[in-house]
Amino acid sequence: MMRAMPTTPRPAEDREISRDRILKAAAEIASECGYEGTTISRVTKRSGLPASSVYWFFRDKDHLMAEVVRHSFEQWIAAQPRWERDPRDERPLAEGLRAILSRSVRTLRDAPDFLRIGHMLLLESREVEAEARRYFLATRDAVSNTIAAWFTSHFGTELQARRPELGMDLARIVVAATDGLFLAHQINDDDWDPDDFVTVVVTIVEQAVAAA
Amino acid sequence: MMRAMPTTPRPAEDREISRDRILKAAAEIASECGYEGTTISRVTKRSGLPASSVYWFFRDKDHLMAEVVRHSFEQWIAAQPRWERDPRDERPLAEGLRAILSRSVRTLRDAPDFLRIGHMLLLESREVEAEARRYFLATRDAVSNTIAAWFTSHFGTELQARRPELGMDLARIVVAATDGLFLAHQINDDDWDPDDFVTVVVTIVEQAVAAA
DNA sequence: CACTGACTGGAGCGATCACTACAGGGACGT
DNA sequence: ACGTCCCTGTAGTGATCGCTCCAGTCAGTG
Repeated sequence: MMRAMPTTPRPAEDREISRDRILKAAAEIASECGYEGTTISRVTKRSGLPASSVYWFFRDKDHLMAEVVRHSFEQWIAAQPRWERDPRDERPLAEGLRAILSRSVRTLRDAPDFLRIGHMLLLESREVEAEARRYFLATRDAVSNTIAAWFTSHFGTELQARRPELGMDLARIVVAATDGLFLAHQINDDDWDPDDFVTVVVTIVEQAVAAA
Repeated sequence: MMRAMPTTPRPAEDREISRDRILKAAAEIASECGYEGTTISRVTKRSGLPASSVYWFFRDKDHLMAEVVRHSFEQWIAAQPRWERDPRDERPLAEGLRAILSRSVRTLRDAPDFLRIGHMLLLESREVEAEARRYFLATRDAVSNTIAAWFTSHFGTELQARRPELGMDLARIVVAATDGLFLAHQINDDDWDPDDFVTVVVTIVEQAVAAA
């Protein structure tokens, strides 16, 4: 529980952030207990706000969960490095990739809620939480496309024409490898050195580009 | 619901497989709905057996879930290729790895319950289902060790002495990559060609061994 | 035929689920 | 001072949760 339930009414400055406190508590619980394990009772206990406040801000549990995914994504994307390429940047692909990835993997430890919740929604195949699940998938696709575009921007026009799908293939490898690293982190934080991970991914990409 | 609840008592041959029917139903539900979503009510509906039968075979929900993990693992491991090396096998490491992996990835589509449930237990960090979770982690470790031993058996004594951890590092890469492929499969079956995956993993391993 | 042991069917326990109704209380504009 | 609006606190809804109890029903045994 973040804070004891006060008997006196909450002051004004607290009220303004009540919605955020509910979202934060729900995100933590969802990342620990999954969708069905996120009960309103648990949210009220951790947020210190009553159930009536939860239902004041959110229509029902489904909408709360959808907002949790959206909110935790915003925090996650804010911590992510930009997959944008400065046209003046003349560094080789491998060097730029290493720079972005080593910043990216560090966010796995700091803001894991979004990925944890998202992965749970992927694994659970019920249709109930369709809204939250669809939002996560759309976000994931957007990230893949951004990474693919970043790769393609490094290719010459000849390679782009001959292997138009190469950028997306590489993006898929990066995403899948990040998923694997993230899962390993959930088991044991020290199980795998993130720098080793970056080296492995850069090596794959270099090989694939050289082969094409 | 697999079968209508009969008003007349069940014949003997059905009784003998009641435990398996409960396990099968629970595994399906757990793989769709997660740990908290696997309710006794859902299990009784899908298995066609009453709650009293569930509690006749299993002490409580935790033990049921632990048995589900153990049972689904047995089915999964039966479909897995053997990570054993015939000492007379003189094929290069890459060729043997490719043969094993291409059989291994094909099991992802056929018997996904074990991995789905296991990944959910990894993500959910509650202490409640400690037994099922611990069993999955132990199994995972055992598989990693087997793969690591397979790699090490391909190394010369000089390399084994100089880089004793190399086999385990490579095993971790294989496991993490498989996790990533599995997750991609959950989103879209046709998203990624398993043969591409095998090629990528073999390439990483070849690179890493060559560097060492 | 009686007896036993392995299940099943059904009723029901207290706790908790998602959710609602409603009476306020504090910060505001007037 | 007064009313309005936003939000909180409390009490409670019916449904479902995990789980228990126990009579009843079968196959097998003697």
